[in-house]
Amino acid sequence: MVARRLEHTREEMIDLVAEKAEEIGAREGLAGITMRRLATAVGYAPNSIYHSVGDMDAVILRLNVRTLDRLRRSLQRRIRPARAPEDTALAIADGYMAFVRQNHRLWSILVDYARRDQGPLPDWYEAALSRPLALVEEALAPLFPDPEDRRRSVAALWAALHGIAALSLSGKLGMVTPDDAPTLARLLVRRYVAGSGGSDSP
Amino acid sequence: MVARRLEHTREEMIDLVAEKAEEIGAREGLAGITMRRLATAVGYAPNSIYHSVGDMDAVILRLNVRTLDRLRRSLQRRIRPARAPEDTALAIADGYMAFVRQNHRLWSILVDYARRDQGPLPDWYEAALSRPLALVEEALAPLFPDPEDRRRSVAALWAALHGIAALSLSGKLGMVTPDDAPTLARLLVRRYVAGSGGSDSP
DNA sequence: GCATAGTGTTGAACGTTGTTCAAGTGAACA
DNA sequence: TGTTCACTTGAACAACGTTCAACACTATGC
Repeated sequence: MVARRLEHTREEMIDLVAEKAEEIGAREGLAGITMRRLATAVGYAPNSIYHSVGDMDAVILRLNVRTLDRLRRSLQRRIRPARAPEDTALAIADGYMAFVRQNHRLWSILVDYARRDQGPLPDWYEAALSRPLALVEEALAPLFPDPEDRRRSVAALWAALHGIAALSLSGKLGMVTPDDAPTLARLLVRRYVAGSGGSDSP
Repeated sequence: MVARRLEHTREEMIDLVAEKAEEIGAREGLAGITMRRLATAVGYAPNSIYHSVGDMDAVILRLNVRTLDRLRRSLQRRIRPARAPEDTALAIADGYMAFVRQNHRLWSILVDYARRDQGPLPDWYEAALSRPLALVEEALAPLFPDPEDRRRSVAALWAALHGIAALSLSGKLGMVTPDDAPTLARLLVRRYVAGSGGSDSP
C-alpha cells in the first residue's frame, strides 16, 4: 500500500509536524523529538517529513517559530498602555520569566538547539525572532526616546533577561543565591532603568 | 594484544581525555567530540574511557571544569585591586566578553551541553562553577556592602553578561542592533551600577 | 483514450552515534 | 602456584538522521 496520499498540502504538513514536535517537546524536551517518532505521530514515513518540511534543522526551526509567537502573545497580554514606563519594564520582565517557567522545555529547545548546518537563518525565522523584541522596543519607547539608543538599550535588556532565565533554568544560580529568577529579573530591570537617567552614549 | 596497560592512572586518564576533548572542542565544537574519536586520540578503546572517566556526560563535565578554570584565571588577570569599583565592574564585563570571543566554541560547550542524565551536579563541578562567581563577588564587594544584597546583585549581573554573550554568539542580536557584545555589556554594567545607588531590597 | 512525466510516498538501507557485553590478559596476593 | 580481580579489548546492540531505489498515483501532452 504505497500511494500518493495528498491528504495534506505542504503547508498543512508543516503545521502538523510542528504541532506534534511541540507536543513531544513540551513533554520530553529536545531529546524526545526524533524523525521516526514525528513520522509515526503524523501518520507518515520519515522520508515524507524530509519532502514537506525538510531536515531536523527545519523541523526545529518551525517549532521555535511557534514558541516565539506564543512568547510574543504572552508578553503582549501583559503590556497595559497607560502605565508608568518603569512598570511596563517590570511587567515585561515578569512576563518573560513567567513564560519561561511555564514553557521551560520549549524555551530550552528554542535556546539550546544547535543547527547542524550553520549558515544564515531563513527570513521567516529572523522575522519571528525580532517580533517580540519589536514589541518591547515599542513598549519602552518612552524610556528611551532616541531610536538608536533604544535599540541598544532594549537589546541589552532582552539579553540580560535571557541570561537570567537560562542560568536559572539550568540550576546554575541556585548555588550562589537563594533568590529565584523573577526576583533577580526585577532587581536587574529596576536598576537598569534607574541607571538610564542621563543620556549616555557609549 | 589485550593487556592490562596501567600506563596511566585513573586521574591521568581523566586529564588526558579532558585535554583531547578540549583540543577537539576548540576546533570543531561539541559535535566533533565523540567517544570513538577521543578513544583513538588517547590510544585506548572507547570502553576504557567509560571505566576511567565515565560516560559522555562525565567527559563533557571534565572539559567544562577546565573551561571554567580558564575563565576564572582570565578574569583574575583583569582585576586590579586599586581601582574605582565601577571600573572593576567594567573590567569584568570586558574580560568576560573577551574570553567568550576567544574561546567561543569551548564556551558554547560549557553553556549548551544538555546532560542526558538529569540529576544533581557533582560537587567538584559546582565548586568549579562557583569559583569565578566568588571572584566577582569579592571584587565588587565595595559596590555592594551588604552580603545578601551582594550575592543577589552579582548573580543578576553575571547572568546578564551570560545572556549578552549567548545571544551575541548565536547571532540573535545582530538583527536588532549593530552594537557588538562588549558595547552592550559595558552599557548594561554602567547603568546597572549607576542604578544601584540606593539600598533597595526586593 | 493513451502514453509520459513528475510528485508524493514507502520500506529498507547506510553510516554514525553512545553504550554495553563477553571475553581475555596480566599483575597482585595468598 | 593458584586465584582473584582490575583493566582492556573487539564486537555487538539499539537508536539516530538521512538517503536510496522503487512504487503508486495524478496531471499533462497529444
